[in-house]
Amino acid sequence: MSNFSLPTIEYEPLLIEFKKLLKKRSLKFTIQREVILKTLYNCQEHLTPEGLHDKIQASYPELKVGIATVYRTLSLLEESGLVTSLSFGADGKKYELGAKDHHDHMICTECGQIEEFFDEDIEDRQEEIAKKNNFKIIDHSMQIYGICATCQKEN
Amino acid sequence: MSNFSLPTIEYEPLLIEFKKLLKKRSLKFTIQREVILKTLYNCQEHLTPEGLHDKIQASYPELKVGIATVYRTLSLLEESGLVTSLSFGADGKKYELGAKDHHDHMICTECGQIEEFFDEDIEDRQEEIAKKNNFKIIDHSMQIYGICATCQKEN
DNA sequence: GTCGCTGCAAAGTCTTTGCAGAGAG
DNA sequence: CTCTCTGCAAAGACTTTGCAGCGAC
Repeated sequence: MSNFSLPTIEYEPLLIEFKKLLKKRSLKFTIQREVILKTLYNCQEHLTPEGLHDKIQASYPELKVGIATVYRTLSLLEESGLVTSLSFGADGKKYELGAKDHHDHMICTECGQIEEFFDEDIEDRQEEIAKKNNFKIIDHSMQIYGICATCQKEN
Repeated sequence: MSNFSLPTIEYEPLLIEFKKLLKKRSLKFTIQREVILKTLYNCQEHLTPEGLHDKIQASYPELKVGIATVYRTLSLLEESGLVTSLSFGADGKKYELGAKDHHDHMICTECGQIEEFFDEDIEDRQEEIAKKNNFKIIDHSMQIYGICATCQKEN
């Protein structure tokens, strides 16, 4: 599947943007914050706070990053628009890097795998609907639930 | 806004369906289960388990319905397809009667109000996308986030 | 140095579970 | 009568907060 949207920016510019953002709000650039951003960047999956925490522990065993810091940083990143949170299904909130092109999600109910896609027609139609209803659109998201190609084969 | 979809069936048939369903699973028809279903039916809003519980307490002060029973019954109803759960935003899970026509949601980020809409073009397009990706579609949902007409006026 | 940040543990939410008595079939 | 339900309270899962010492600037 070639729909998966890779981050559209390199890590360096992302990091710079993050630092700029911190400065603007008189917040400090710390190793924990960098590690969290970097791990999110390197990971194509949609991660839960705990999943992210585990991944960090695995990649940087010498560094102690508390789960509370992961939550705090994710909130910060989400507020700033650098990451987006998804809350499908029962698995709780998942996060993904927001510095990608806009896209929607196709979620496999068998294996939990999330695939991304983008469709211009749907985007346009959403704009129209909002306009028609006098609704000032800020964001939108769409999910298709079903069984992915892989799981269909397995059954 | 005339988009809001009223339940497409009357209460009686719904109740009968519920009873049938209980019988099939050798479960019992209790006053608590009926009250929960009825309250959901009478309420146009999308309710959280706690909101539903409050509403029941207000409508049936003489009847003690525990919050645990509300959770248990909502799970049962959801499993059976009689209600659907939504989990947008931070407000936790909300439930709505599933016995309505399919529709999507427009959520106001100011007041939390949820409006419903339906668009044939988007529905069709979703089918196409799923087919194109070899994805066996089971369900889908779409949300538009923004500021509703009322909140726009207030600012 | 100052002031924000961090890890830890404690406190909150929201949801689920265990249990003994109540009630439907 | 039997076997499921219910309310209650306790336990769980997930997230947030308070605090004292640490570290960026």
